[in-house]
Formats: sequence, structure tokens, C-alpha cells
Amino acid sequence: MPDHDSAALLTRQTKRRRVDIGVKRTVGSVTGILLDNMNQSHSPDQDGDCSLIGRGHGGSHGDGEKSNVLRKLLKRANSYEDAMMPFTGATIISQLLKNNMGKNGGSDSGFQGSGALSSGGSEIQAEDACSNSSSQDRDSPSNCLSPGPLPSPLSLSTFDLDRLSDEHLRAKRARVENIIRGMSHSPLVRPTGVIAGEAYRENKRKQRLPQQQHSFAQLVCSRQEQRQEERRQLKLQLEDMQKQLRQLQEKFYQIYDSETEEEEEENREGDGNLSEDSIRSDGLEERHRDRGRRRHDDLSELDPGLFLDRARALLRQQALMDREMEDDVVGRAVAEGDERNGERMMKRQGGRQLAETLKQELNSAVSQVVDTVVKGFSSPKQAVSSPTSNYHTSNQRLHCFGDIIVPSPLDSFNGLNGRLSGVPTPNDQTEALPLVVRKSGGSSVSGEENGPPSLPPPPPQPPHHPSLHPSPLTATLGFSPPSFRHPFPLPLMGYPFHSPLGSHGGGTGYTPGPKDHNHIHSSPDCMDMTRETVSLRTKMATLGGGHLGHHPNRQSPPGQHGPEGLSLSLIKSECECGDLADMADISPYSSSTIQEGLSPNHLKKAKLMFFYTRYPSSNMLKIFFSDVKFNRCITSQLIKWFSNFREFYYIQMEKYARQAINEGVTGVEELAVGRDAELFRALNMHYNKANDFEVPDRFLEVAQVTLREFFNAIVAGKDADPSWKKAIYKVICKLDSEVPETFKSPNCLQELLHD
DNA sequence: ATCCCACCTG
DNA sequence: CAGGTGGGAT
Repeated sequence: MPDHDSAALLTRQTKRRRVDIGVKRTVGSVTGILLDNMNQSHSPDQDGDCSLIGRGHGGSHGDGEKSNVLRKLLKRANSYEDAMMPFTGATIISQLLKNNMGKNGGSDSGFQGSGALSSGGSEIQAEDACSNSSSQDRDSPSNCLSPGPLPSPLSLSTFDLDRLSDEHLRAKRARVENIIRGMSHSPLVRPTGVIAGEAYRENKRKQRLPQQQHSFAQLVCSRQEQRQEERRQLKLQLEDMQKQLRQLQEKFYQIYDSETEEEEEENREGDGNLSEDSIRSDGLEERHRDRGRRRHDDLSELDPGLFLDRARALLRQQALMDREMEDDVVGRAVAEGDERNGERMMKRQGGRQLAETLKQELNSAVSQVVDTVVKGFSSPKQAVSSPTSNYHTSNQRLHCFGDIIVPSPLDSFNGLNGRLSGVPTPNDQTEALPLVVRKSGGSSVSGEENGPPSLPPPPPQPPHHPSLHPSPLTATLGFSPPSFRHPFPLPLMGYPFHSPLGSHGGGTGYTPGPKDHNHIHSSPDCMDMTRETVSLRTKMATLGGGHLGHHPNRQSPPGQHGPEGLSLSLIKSECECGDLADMADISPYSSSTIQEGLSPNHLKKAKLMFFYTRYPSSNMLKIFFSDVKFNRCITSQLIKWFSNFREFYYIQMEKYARQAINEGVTGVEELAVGRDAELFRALNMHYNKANDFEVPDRFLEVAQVTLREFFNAIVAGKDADPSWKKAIYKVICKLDSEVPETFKSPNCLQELLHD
């Protein structure tokens, strides 16, 4: 039997065949012409599976790209410590930052641009290799780091602020930092293996595997085991580090608590002038403390943000103390020889050192983040490889080896937003849908101390080395804290809108300080952004939780902050085929419910509509997507969507038809498509992934008809004809049914998915 | 010329 | 899913 099962050849064998059906369609759509045709073959036992096997189309390409970032951070942390204070908490926050990124999961964690942070040219290649490697083993973020000898676990339980200057502690600290240094200076996995691995994986997707790839494959396989072991060790190492950091964090809290207690005590007996700042930060602290302790139970959760918040509070307080009490209290304590005061003073000095350290570290972290984002976006040529660079063909990739891989600005953008919005898991997204990301579900700590968001958000400050510009953290506080947790709406800055990404959830929008109103505009690269906007526009439209839309925010009125409204503010560009609309209309607070672009929810809606109509007319689309401002772009995009839907649909049909034939099915009567059928499950997975929509029976019937059409055609050998599918298309296009009125509502998803 | 389509590719 | 392409239909 001639390769009936080689569904792989489905597309190739029909090279450039014209299978147009050229059917004239009407809005109402022809219904049920072939209904009898279907019903007559409705066998009683059709509820069972049609015993079609196989599924698994597409594949997820989640890529972890963070290890290079971690290394950067670690490296920087190390370089700081050389130039820093006696008590160098420098690496603490670096580690916490790292941790923060690390815990966001392996896939698509963004930060691709970080390769441009500080590295010289020679480093880039290694970085690239590293990120590639991690993308291959995305369950292990740290496989870039060599295992190295594992130092015995540190116990920081004796760590006490009262003995900050203790030799003992210094020794411990040194050991911690040795670990870090060891990690960051460890040799990398050899690039060849990594690249080869990438190439090999690429080629597995392709049917034609060039012979030369095999050697690469073997190379990879031989290293695979090695890396597995390395990864395991590194995981342990990282867990260890996390534990230690958690302990350190707790100690910090203790220290801070004891100090604030004393502070309060002193304020009570002394001048009693508790500043507004400390009151506020205390309140903040209280909340965070509770939260932190709750979180403590969760081993996987170490919240750097919490830690940083505390650090900030401490710094605020510290600055206050510096101003008000430096001479006064200390002087008094010394003069009076008051033991208690002296002790307090010592603690305070220790705290001050810590504060200084934190101050610098926070500064550097801010710079780093800003640096990363800016460079990642405005200088893509320097950026390291990104998940989307998987799109290189293997040959291209081989050519890339030894060169700097040049991702498009979109790649950086993609990664950044992936990082921002949470990490899609393979379960959530198994198709190639690179830019649809989940909205971050958790409510992050809100940056209360930030002013109201301003419009438009200005670009960030250029990076500055903290040791060169040890500007007081308090001065930049207004802008830096949110950047720690949501530093990535920055790429959106190029758009004259509010970043809606900053306004969701925790509402930690990028809030500029008074002085960061320059830069990026001066970057020539930014001028090129308009060129990217057309595609970016589409991509951005898919941001904002289309697949989280399984549980759409029903509170959000359309055109506001819901996923629907998200793209409203995101999308605005000169789609060359559309009109350049008035920018003022695009305010996220616009009362208009007409959107400029298609949102993830629109996509979802379109998919659901596909259950009713495979061949919607343009008019129909306009009617059913009435909340979208139509232009040629929108129209063709919608049409394209349905075209893609059909493509998938027919591919599945042919695949399962051939499969049935290979399984020995001889008559179409044996072919039934029930809700348990593999075929239906595959389709449902594609168009109704969350399974929160009840697929109409009618679709099952149509699917069955389609399957049988394919079956009959193949059995009859019609597939020898280059355009054999054409006849099938002609049949199927008549099977469209009316799309329920509900779909005409812009809010239909809320209603449709209610059950 | 324009629209829409299937097909291929990334 | 989007870009690009070629082709048929109007």
C-alpha cells in the first residue's frame, strides 16, 4: 500500500497544487445540503472511538534563556564585591534577582538582551551557546554552569547583626561568595555541542535529515549524559543557595525588626517624632512580613521583591537617621557612655553598612535591568540568541555558529514579555504560538510608594555603574522598585501609550522618577521601531492572556483593562494598508469599544466560530467582530486565521483517514467521529484548548463527513490527482452552519464560556 | 485589478 | 500563527 500513513508527506506531495475550490460564499452560508448524506451513514455504534490513533501536532518551543543572565548577574556581583564595602551584601541581591528570574520557570524567560550587558565580543559567543544549551534542557536552567566541587552547605543560622564584623561571619561570607564565583567562572558547555543539539532538534522536525546532521546528533547524545549529571548537581547547588539566601533573608528581617523596635522605643522615650516615612515603611513592612512568613512555607518561593522592599524601607529609614540623628544620637551615646545606646549605635552602624551595601546593590540592579532592557531592545545586534532564533534553519544555524546570532528586535521583545507575563508551560501552549503569553496570574506586591502612572512612560536611564555613580538609592527610589519586578514593559515605551502591562495585577506600572526623561529617544535604533510595528502590532495583539482567557476577567468592561482592552492600548501603528488613526483615540481609557487590532480573545472567538463555519465571508467576519475597526489588515488577518484553521483541520482529516485505512478500515460506515474520537480530540485541542466551550454536534457531523470524504477519496486512489482535495473542499464549504447570534456580541466569550 | 484561496515555510 | 507565493475567479 503506498504510504497511506505518511502524513508527513501530506503537504509535500502536493507541491504547489492548485486546489482552489472557488466557491462563492454567502453570509448566511449554505446549510445542510449534504445532511442526508451524513445521516444515512450514522451507524448505531458510532459513539465508540473510531480507533484512530496518533495525535500530537505541533510542539512547544519553550526556551529557557536565563542562564546567561544569571551568569551575568553573578559576574557583576563578583566584580562589585571587589570594590565594595566591608559588609558586602552585594551578592545577596544579585542572587535574589537571579532567583527571581530563575523561579519564573524554564520557558521563555526572556532577558535575551542581557547578553549585551557588559560582555566583550569574545564572550558573546559563549553566552549564546549557553542560552542555546539551556533552551535545549529547559527543565534545568543552570546547565550552563559547570558543576564544580560542591562546597559543604553553609549554615547562616548564627548570623547576627550584632557581630557583623565577626571574623567567623566573614569566613562564611567568603565561602558563599566562593560558591558564586565558582559558578560564574566555570567553563561553559562547549558551544559545538550546543549548537549541534539545536540543529539536531531542528532537523527532527524536518522530514529530510541531512546526513551531516547525524554526526552532530551523536555528539549531542554523548554529551547529553554528561550534562544530565551536571544539571543534577547544579540543581542541588542552586537549592542550597536558595536555602542560604532564605536564611539570610530571615536574618535580615530579624535584624530589621529588632532595629525598628528599638527605633520605636527610642522614639517613645525620646523626641517621639516618628517620621512619616518610617511609619509608612513600617506598615509596608508589616504586610510584607506576614506575606513573607506565609511564603516561607513554600520552599520554592523566595521572594526577592519582598526582600528588596524591606531593603528599601530600611534605606529610607537609614537616610532619615543619617539626617536627623547621626551626630546627635551617636554623640550622646558616646558621651554618656550609655551601654545600651552604644550597643544600639553599633547595630545602627552595622545596619548602615548593610544599608549602604543594599543601596549600591539596588542601584546596580536597577541599572542592570534598565541596561538589559534598553540594550536588548535598541541594539538587537548585540543580543544573544533567543527562543525565536529557533526559526533558523539548521543550515542557517550552522552558519551562525561562530558568528553572533542576530535576533530580530521582535525576539527580544518576545522574550521580555514572556518574562513579564509569566511563563507559558508546555501544557498551556503546545503549538507554535510564540507570542501568546499568559497574563501573570499572581498579584504582585504593589509599589505603593510610587506616584500615579504618567503618560507616556518615558524611557529608562542609561545604565551607570554603581561604584562610579553611587547615587543615593533614595533618589531613584521612585522609579526603581517596580522595575525590579516588572522591568519589562520598557519595550513598549516606543509606543505612545500607556503600558497596560504595567497596570495589570499589582499595578506596578513603570513610574518614572523626575529625572529619567531622556535617552532612548536619542537612540537611532529606536527610529526603526516603526518598521517593526506592523508585525509587532500583530504580535502585541496577542499579548495579554489569550490563553489565560480560559477564565476571562469578567469584571473588566470591554475596552478597558480586560484582555480585550489590552490590545487597545498596545496596538497602534501605521499598518500600511490601514489608516493612520488619531493617536488620541488609542488611550487605554478611551470610552470607545472599537479596537484597532485583534486580541487573543478575538482569536479564541474565531476558533470557536470555526466550529460553525469553516469558510466565513468577509462580511460575516465584520459582523461577528464588530468591536474591531476593520481595515484590510484586520480583514486579511481574520481570513488568514480561518485559512490556518482550515489547514489544520484538513491535515488532521487526511491524517486520520490514512490512518484508518492503514488500520484496515474498509468502509466509511466504520468511521464515526464521536467526542471520544482521537480526531475530535485533536481538533478540540486546537480550537478549544481549554475545553470550556461545548462543541456543537453539528461540527462532529461535519468532521465525520470530512473524514469520510478523505477516506473515500484516498481509497479510490484519487489522491493521485494533484488537486484531489479540491472536491472535498467543495463539499465541506457547503456544510457551514449559522453562527449563533451570541457570537456577534463583543463580550460573547464571557457568555459562551460561562459553563 | 482585486479578492480569496491553498500551499509552503519559519 | 504569520509571511510569502502562485493561481483561479470575478
